[in-house]
Amino acid sequence: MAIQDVEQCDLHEVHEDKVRRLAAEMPDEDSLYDLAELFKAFGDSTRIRIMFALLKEEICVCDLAETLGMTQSAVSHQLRLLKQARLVAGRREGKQIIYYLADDHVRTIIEMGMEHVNE
Amino acid sequence: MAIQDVEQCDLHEVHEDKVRRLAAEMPDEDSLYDLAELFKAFGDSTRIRIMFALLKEEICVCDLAETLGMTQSAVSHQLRLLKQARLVAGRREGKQIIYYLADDHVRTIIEMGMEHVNE
DNA sequence: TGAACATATGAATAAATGCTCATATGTTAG
DNA sequence: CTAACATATGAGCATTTATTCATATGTTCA
Repeated sequence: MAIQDVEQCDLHEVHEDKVRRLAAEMPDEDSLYDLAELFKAFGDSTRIRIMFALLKEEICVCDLAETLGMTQSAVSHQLRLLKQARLVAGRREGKQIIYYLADDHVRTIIEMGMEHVNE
Repeated sequence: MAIQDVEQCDLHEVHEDKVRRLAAEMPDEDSLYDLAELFKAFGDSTRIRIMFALLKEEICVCDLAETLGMTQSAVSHQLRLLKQARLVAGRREGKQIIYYLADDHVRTIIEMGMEHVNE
Protein backbone atom coordinates (compact mmCIF):
# COMPACT_ATOMS: atom_id res chain seq x y z
CA MET A 1 0.00 0.00 0.00
CA ALA A 2 1.64 3.20 -1.16
CA ILE A 3 1.85 6.20 1.13
CA GLN A 4 -0.49 8.33 -0.97
CA ASP A 5 -3.24 5.74 -0.59
CA VAL A 6 -3.23 5.75 3.17
CA GLU A 7 -6.68 6.73 4.43
CA GLN A 8 -5.37 8.60 7.36
CA CYS A 9 -5.61 12.25 7.92
CA ASP A 10 -3.48 13.57 10.75
CA LEU A 11 -1.14 16.47 10.24
CA HIS A 12 1.70 14.31 8.94
CA GLU A 13 -0.22 11.98 6.69
CA VAL A 14 -2.76 14.13 4.90
CA HIS A 15 -3.50 13.30 1.26
CA GLU A 16 -0.64 15.54 0.29
CA ASP A 17 -0.99 15.41 -3.47
CA LYS A 18 -4.63 16.39 -3.31
CA VAL A 19 -3.99 19.18 -0.85
CA ARG A 20 -1.12 20.57 -2.90
CA ARG A 21 -3.15 20.46 -6.10
CA LEU A 22 -6.15 22.17 -4.52
CA ALA A 23 -4.05 24.79 -2.79
CA ALA A 24 -2.37 25.62 -6.09
CA GLU A 25 -5.72 26.01 -7.84
CA MET A 26 -7.15 28.47 -5.33
CA PRO A 27 -7.62 32.03 -6.62
CA ASP A 28 -5.51 34.69 -4.95
CA GLU A 29 -6.56 35.99 -1.56
CA ASP A 30 -7.61 39.38 -2.90
CA SER A 31 -10.11 37.94 -5.35
CA LEU A 32 -11.59 35.70 -2.69
CA TYR A 33 -11.86 38.58 -0.27
CA ASP A 34 -13.55 40.80 -2.86
CA LEU A 35 -15.93 38.02 -3.75
CA ALA A 36 -16.91 37.51 -0.11
CA GLU A 37 -17.37 41.26 0.29
CA LEU A 38 -19.66 41.29 -2.73
CA PHE A 39 -21.88 38.56 -1.36
CA LYS A 40 -21.91 40.21 2.03
CA ALA A 41 -23.81 43.01 0.32
CA PHE A 42 -26.52 40.51 -0.59
CA GLY A 43 -26.46 38.93 2.84
CA ASP A 44 -28.85 41.24 4.65
CA SER A 45 -32.59 41.39 4.15
CA THR A 46 -32.73 45.17 4.20
CA ARG A 47 -30.24 45.38 1.37
CA ILE A 48 -31.95 42.56 -0.50
CA ARG A 49 -35.22 44.46 -0.22
CA ILE A 50 -33.56 47.61 -1.51
CA MET A 51 -32.18 45.75 -4.51
CA PHE A 52 -35.52 44.10 -5.16
CA ALA A 53 -37.21 47.47 -5.25
CA LEU A 54 -34.54 48.84 -7.58
CA LEU A 55 -35.06 45.87 -9.88
CA LYS A 56 -38.52 47.29 -10.54
CA GLU A 57 -37.67 50.96 -10.85
CA GLU A 58 -35.35 53.69 -9.72
CA ILE A 59 -36.44 55.59 -6.65
CA CYS A 60 -35.44 58.33 -4.23
CA VAL A 61 -34.24 57.60 -0.70
CA CYS A 62 -37.36 58.90 0.97
CA ASP A 63 -39.76 56.77 -1.11
CA LEU A 64 -37.50 53.80 -0.54
CA ALA A 65 -37.66 54.33 3.22
CA GLU A 66 -41.44 54.60 3.04
CA THR A 67 -41.70 51.50 0.85
CA LEU A 68 -39.63 49.43 3.24
CA GLY A 69 -41.08 50.95 6.39
CA MET A 70 -37.68 52.05 7.63
CA THR A 71 -36.08 55.30 8.69
CA GLN A 72 -34.34 57.47 6.12
CA SER A 73 -31.12 57.10 8.06
CA ALA A 74 -31.13 53.32 8.09
CA VAL A 75 -31.82 53.17 4.37
CA SER A 76 -29.16 55.74 3.64
CA HIS A 77 -26.54 53.80 5.58
CA GLN A 78 -27.34 50.63 3.64
CA LEU A 79 -27.33 52.47 0.33
CA ARG A 80 -23.83 53.57 1.11
CA LEU A 81 -22.69 49.98 1.48
CA LEU A 82 -24.40 48.99 -1.76
CA LYS A 83 -22.77 51.93 -3.50
CA GLN A 84 -19.35 50.89 -2.18
CA ALA A 85 -19.98 47.42 -3.60
CA ARG A 86 -20.78 49.16 -6.93
CA LEU A 87 -24.20 47.53 -6.98
CA VAL A 88 -26.22 50.73 -6.94
CA ALA A 89 -25.56 54.30 -7.95
CA GLY A 90 -27.41 57.54 -7.43
CA ARG A 91 -27.89 60.72 -9.37
CA ARG A 92 -29.10 63.99 -7.96
CA GLU A 93 -32.38 65.42 -9.19
CA GLY A 94 -33.02 68.63 -7.38
CA LYS A 95 -33.20 67.98 -3.68
CA GLN A 96 -33.55 64.28 -4.15
CA ILE A 97 -31.10 61.56 -5.04
CA ILE A 98 -32.48 58.89 -7.30
CA TYR A 99 -30.94 55.48 -6.81
CA TYR A 100 -30.77 52.76 -9.42
CA LEU A 101 -29.04 49.45 -10.00
CA ALA A 102 -25.50 49.91 -11.30
CA ASP A 103 -24.93 46.37 -12.43
CA ASP A 104 -26.81 43.79 -14.48
CA HIS A 105 -25.36 41.00 -12.37
CA VAL A 106 -27.64 41.94 -9.52
CA ARG A 107 -30.64 40.51 -11.35
CA THR A 108 -28.84 37.28 -12.24
CA ILE A 109 -27.40 36.77 -8.79
CA ILE A 110 -30.76 37.31 -7.11
CA GLU A 111 -32.48 35.01 -9.58
CA MET A 112 -29.97 32.23 -8.93
CA GLY A 113 -30.48 32.70 -5.23
CA MET A 114 -34.23 32.55 -5.59
CA GLU A 115 -33.99 29.33 -7.53
CA HIS A 116 -31.96 27.78 -4.77
CA VAL A 117 -34.27 29.00 -2.03
CA ASN A 118 -37.43 27.87 -3.82
CA GLU A 119 -36.24 24.32 -4.34
CA MET B 1 -49.70 70.70 -10.95
CA ALA B 2 -51.37 67.56 -9.71
CA ILE B 3 -50.61 66.16 -6.29
CA GLN B 4 -48.90 63.05 -7.60
CA ASP B 5 -46.42 65.20 -9.51
CA VAL B 6 -45.21 67.09 -6.48
CA GLU B 7 -41.47 66.57 -6.11
CA GLN B 8 -41.59 66.57 -2.37
CA CYS B 9 -40.83 63.71 -0.14
CA ASP B 10 -41.71 64.28 3.48
CA LEU B 11 -43.74 61.74 5.37
CA HIS B 12 -47.09 63.16 4.24
CA GLU B 13 -46.34 63.80 0.60
CA VAL B 14 -44.35 60.82 -0.57
CA HIS B 15 -44.97 59.60 -4.12
CA GLU B 16 -47.76 57.45 -2.81
CA ASP B 17 -48.68 55.61 -5.97
CA LYS B 18 -45.11 54.52 -6.57
CA VAL B 19 -44.61 53.45 -2.98
CA ARG B 20 -47.84 51.46 -2.93
CA ARG B 21 -47.02 49.74 -6.20
CA LEU B 22 -43.51 48.81 -5.10
CA ALA B 23 -44.63 47.64 -1.68
CA ALA B 24 -47.23 45.40 -3.32
CA GLU B 25 -44.64 43.88 -5.64
CA MET B 26 -42.21 42.93 -2.88
CA PRO B 27 -41.87 39.19 -2.24
CA ASP B 28 -43.02 37.97 1.14
CA GLU B 29 -40.77 38.50 4.15
CA ASP B 30 -39.91 34.82 4.47
CA SER B 31 -38.53 34.56 0.95
CA LEU B 32 -36.47 37.70 1.41
CA TYR B 33 -35.13 36.45 4.71
CA ASP B 34 -34.20 33.06 3.21
CA LEU B 35 -32.53 34.77 0.30
CA ALA B 36 -30.45 36.97 2.59
CA GLU B 37 -29.52 33.91 4.66
CA LEU B 38 -28.39 32.14 1.50
CA PHE B 39 -26.11 34.98 0.45
CA LYS B 40 -24.78 35.28 3.97
CA ALA B 41 -23.32 31.81 3.39
CA PHE B 42 -21.33 33.24 0.47
CA GLY B 43 -20.38 36.34 2.43
CA ASP B 44 -17.33 35.05 4.22
CA SER B 45 -13.98 34.29 2.65
CA THR B 46 -13.46 31.07 4.57
CA ARG B 47 -16.74 29.69 3.26
CA ILE B 48 -16.01 30.99 -0.23
CA ARG B 49 -12.68 29.18 -0.12
CA ILE B 50 -14.37 26.00 1.01
CA MET B 51 -16.84 26.19 -1.86
CA PHE B 52 -14.08 26.95 -4.32
CA ALA B 53 -12.22 23.84 -3.24
CA LEU B 54 -15.40 21.77 -3.50
CA LEU B 55 -15.95 23.09 -7.01
CA LYS B 56 -12.80 21.19 -7.96
CA GLU B 57 -13.35 17.98 -6.06
CA GLU B 58 -14.89 16.45 -2.97
CA ILE B 59 -12.68 16.29 0.07
CA CYS B 60 -12.57 15.28 3.71
CA VAL B 61 -12.56 17.82 6.55
CA CYS B 62 -8.96 17.24 7.48
CA ASP B 63 -7.61 17.77 3.97
CA LEU B 64 -9.80 20.83 3.66
CA ALA B 65 -8.35 22.27 6.84
CA GLU B 66 -4.85 21.57 5.58
CA THR B 67 -5.61 23.08 2.16
CA LEU B 68 -6.94 26.27 3.71
CA GLY B 69 -4.37 26.43 6.49
CA MET B 70 -7.05 26.47 9.18
CA THR B 71 -7.89 24.39 12.20
CA GLN B 72 -10.19 21.40 11.85
CA SER B 73 -12.60 23.03 14.27
CA ALA B 74 -12.91 26.28 12.35
CA VAL B 75 -13.53 24.44 9.10
CA SER B 76 -16.03 22.13 10.72
CA HIS B 77 -18.01 25.04 12.13
CA GLN B 78 -18.20 26.67 8.71
CA LEU B 79 -19.16 23.41 7.03
CA ARG B 80 -22.08 23.21 9.39
CA LEU B 81 -23.35 26.58 8.21
CA LEU B 82 -22.92 25.60 4.58
CA LYS B 83 -24.78 22.37 5.25
CA GLN B 84 -27.63 24.27 6.88
CA ALA B 85 -27.84 26.43 3.78
CA ARG B 86 -28.04 23.19 1.77
CA LEU B 87 -25.00 24.22 -0.24
CA VAL B 88 -22.80 21.29 0.74
CA ALA B 89 -23.43 17.80 2.00
CA GLY B 90 -21.23 15.11 3.43
CA ARG B 91 -21.14 11.35 3.37
CA ARG B 92 -19.25 9.17 5.75
CA GLU B 93 -16.43 6.99 4.45
CA GLY B 94 -14.92 5.11 7.30
CA LYS B 95 -13.63 7.54 9.87
CA GLN B 96 -13.78 10.41 7.45
CA ILE B 97 -16.60 12.52 6.18
CA ILE B 98 -16.31 13.53 2.56
CA TYR B 99 -17.90 16.85 1.70
CA TYR B 100 -19.18 17.84 -1.70
CA LEU B 101 -21.31 20.56 -3.26
CA ALA B 102 -25.00 19.85 -2.88
CA ASP B 103 -26.25 22.37 -5.39
CA ASP B 104 -25.42 23.35 -8.96
CA HIS B 105 -26.33 26.95 -8.22
CA VAL B 106 -23.13 27.38 -6.24
CA ARG B 107 -21.09 27.38 -9.42
CA THR B 108 -23.38 29.88 -11.16
CA ILE B 109 -23.61 32.20 -8.20
CA ILE B 110 -19.86 32.27 -7.71
CA GLU B 111 -19.29 32.81 -11.43
CA MET B 112 -21.68 35.76 -11.49
CA GLY B 113 -19.93 37.20 -8.48
CA MET B 114 -16.54 36.77 -10.10
CA GLU B 115 -17.74 38.59 -13.21
CA HIS B 116 -18.86 41.50 -11.11
CA VAL B 117 -15.66 41.63 -9.10
CA ASN B 118 -13.40 41.40 -12.16
CA GLU B 119 -15.02 44.32 -13.95
C1' DT C 1 -30.02 85.24 2.72
C1' DG C 2 -32.89 82.19 5.44
C1' DA C 3 -36.22 78.47 5.96
C1' DA C 4 -37.68 73.97 4.56
C1' DC C 5 -36.62 69.80 2.57
C1' DA C 6 -33.65 65.57 1.16
C1' DT C 7 -29.82 63.00 2.08
C1' DA C 8 -25.43 61.70 4.44
C1' DT C 9 -22.78 60.57 8.29
C1' DG C 10 -20.48 60.03 13.05
C1' DA C 11 -21.10 57.97 17.55
C1' DA C 12 -23.25 54.70 20.46
C1' DT C 13 -25.41 50.35 21.31
C1' DA C 14 -27.21 45.76 20.82
C1' DA C 15 -26.96 41.71 18.21
C1' DA C 16 -24.66 38.56 15.17
C1' DT C 17 -20.52 36.26 13.76
C1' DG C 18 -15.88 33.69 13.31
C1' DC C 19 -12.38 31.64 15.67
C1' DT C 20 -10.18 29.09 19.63
C1' DC C 21 -10.09 25.77 23.18
C1' DA C 22 -11.80 21.89 25.36
C1' DT C 23 -14.43 18.06 24.88
C1' DA C 24 -18.05 14.96 22.98
C1' DT C 25 -19.44 11.69 19.36
C1' DG C 26 -18.59 8.21 16.13
C1' DT C 27 -15.53 4.87 13.56
C1' DT C 28 -11.84 1.48 12.95
C1' DA C 29 -8.08 -1.57 14.14
C1' DG C 30 -5.89 -4.44 17.38
C1' DC D 1 -13.07 -3.45 24.99
C1' DT D 2 -9.51 0.07 24.27
C1' DA D 3 -6.66 3.22 21.84
C1' DA D 4 -6.18 6.19 18.01
C1' DC D 5 -8.19 8.85 14.60
C1' DA D 6 -11.79 12.02 12.30
C1' DT D 7 -15.29 15.08 12.95
C1' DA D 8 -18.78 17.84 15.58
C1' DT D 9 -20.05 21.04 18.94
C1' DG D 10 -20.65 24.15 23.17
C1' DA D 11 -18.70 28.12 25.61
C1' DG D 12 -16.05 32.19 25.60
C1' DC D 13 -14.01 36.16 23.35
C1' DA D 14 -13.02 39.63 20.02
C1' DT D 15 -14.73 41.73 15.97
C1' DT D 16 -18.18 43.12 12.82
C1' DT D 17 -22.54 44.93 11.78
C1' DA D 18 -27.43 47.04 11.60
C1' DT D 19 -30.01 50.40 13.59
C1' DT D 20 -30.98 54.72 16.13
C1' DC D 21 -30.21 59.44 17.35
C1' DA D 22 -28.30 63.75 16.57
C1' DT D 23 -26.44 66.59 13.40
C1' DA D 24 -23.99 68.02 9.11
C1' DT D 25 -24.18 68.82 4.09
C1' DG D 26 -26.41 70.23 0.07
C1' DT D 27 -30.48 72.00 -2.70
C1' DT D 28 -34.56 74.88 -3.71
C1' DC D 29 -37.61 78.56 -3.19
C1' DA D 30 -39.31 82.82 -1.41
